[in-house]
Amino acid sequence: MRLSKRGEYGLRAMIMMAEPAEKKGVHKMMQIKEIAEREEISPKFLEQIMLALKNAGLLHSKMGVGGGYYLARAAGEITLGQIFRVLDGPVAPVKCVSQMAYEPCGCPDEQTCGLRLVMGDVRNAIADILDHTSLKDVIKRQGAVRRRLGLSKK
Amino acid sequence: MRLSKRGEYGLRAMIMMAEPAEKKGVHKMMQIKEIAEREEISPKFLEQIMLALKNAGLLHSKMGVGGGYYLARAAGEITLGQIFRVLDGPVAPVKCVSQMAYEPCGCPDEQTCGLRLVMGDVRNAIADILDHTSLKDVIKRQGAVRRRLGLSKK
DNA sequence: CCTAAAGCATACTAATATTATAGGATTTAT
DNA sequence: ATAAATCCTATAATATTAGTATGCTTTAGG
Repeated sequence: MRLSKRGEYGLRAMIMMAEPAEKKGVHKMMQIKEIAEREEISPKFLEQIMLALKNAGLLHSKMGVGGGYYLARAAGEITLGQIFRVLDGPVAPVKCVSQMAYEPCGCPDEQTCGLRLVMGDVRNAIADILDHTSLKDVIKRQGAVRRRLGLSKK
Repeated sequence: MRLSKRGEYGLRAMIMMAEPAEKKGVHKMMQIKEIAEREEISPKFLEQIMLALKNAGLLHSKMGVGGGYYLARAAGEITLGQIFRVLDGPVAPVKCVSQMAYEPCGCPDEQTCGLRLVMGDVRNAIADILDHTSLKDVIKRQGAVRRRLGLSKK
């Protein structure tokens, strides 16, 4: 049940972009170089990830000097589930309970397969969280923790 | 977020063993050969899986002619979470929210990392399901579905 | 218009993990 | 003694992951 590095980096990048997007407007741009430095990850690897997010319609970009990426929609309108699926594929632990990529998984009787029933619950539990958590929610939550710890960013 | 074949086969085998265990007593034995045939999986692969479950204390075995495996405890006392962890490792999507295998995951500030907070929720949601679903629960649920569909096993 | 800075796109590689397969050792009922 | 079963470990084949490399395209600014 692991999140790939690809997914992790992509989610981190999107969360990082959401903060300025909320404060300074959605069109506030960020560059790969900057994000990669702050997260200490390979800029080239991140480039691929950002490109995938862009081609999936979650990011927009501007080419050329002074270019960069910005969120395609308000931070409240982009969920972690959307990002996750672009980078790591379906949320479901087994294909036979996947909404976005169903395939039979070879149990003798799928309808009454106990494992499938439970894994369906797991899928729903994960999807419930990821699909109902927007980038804005994450930012708010980070802020709440900071305040609670008295680290309130100055 | 995928369940490995190892995990899938192991969970299926344990669920399959739980039914006779409930009906005929925990010591009802089953052999690898039989399980592998019914699930249409490689007996040799299953052998490794069963051995792991045995070494983890979830199964007991009897060697030699007429031997086989049986549940180490009543079906109500073995959870899917226990089985899953033996075969697929920690439930957590990222190591920094793992209960059984914590490791820092390299965010600048772990305490206030938004991704970590959400992934913690995901971990808990998955663990809640798997740790509170016993083999007996699965059997009961399968039975309920069968009855509802009028397939009540005769 | 030239150049440098940025994204775009794809191919490739190295490392790791997964899914088995193989082969023998050990135990036990008959 | 034999055959049937588990035990145990090594190995192979394949797939996935994570990261590199290379060149192309677009654009701001001198």
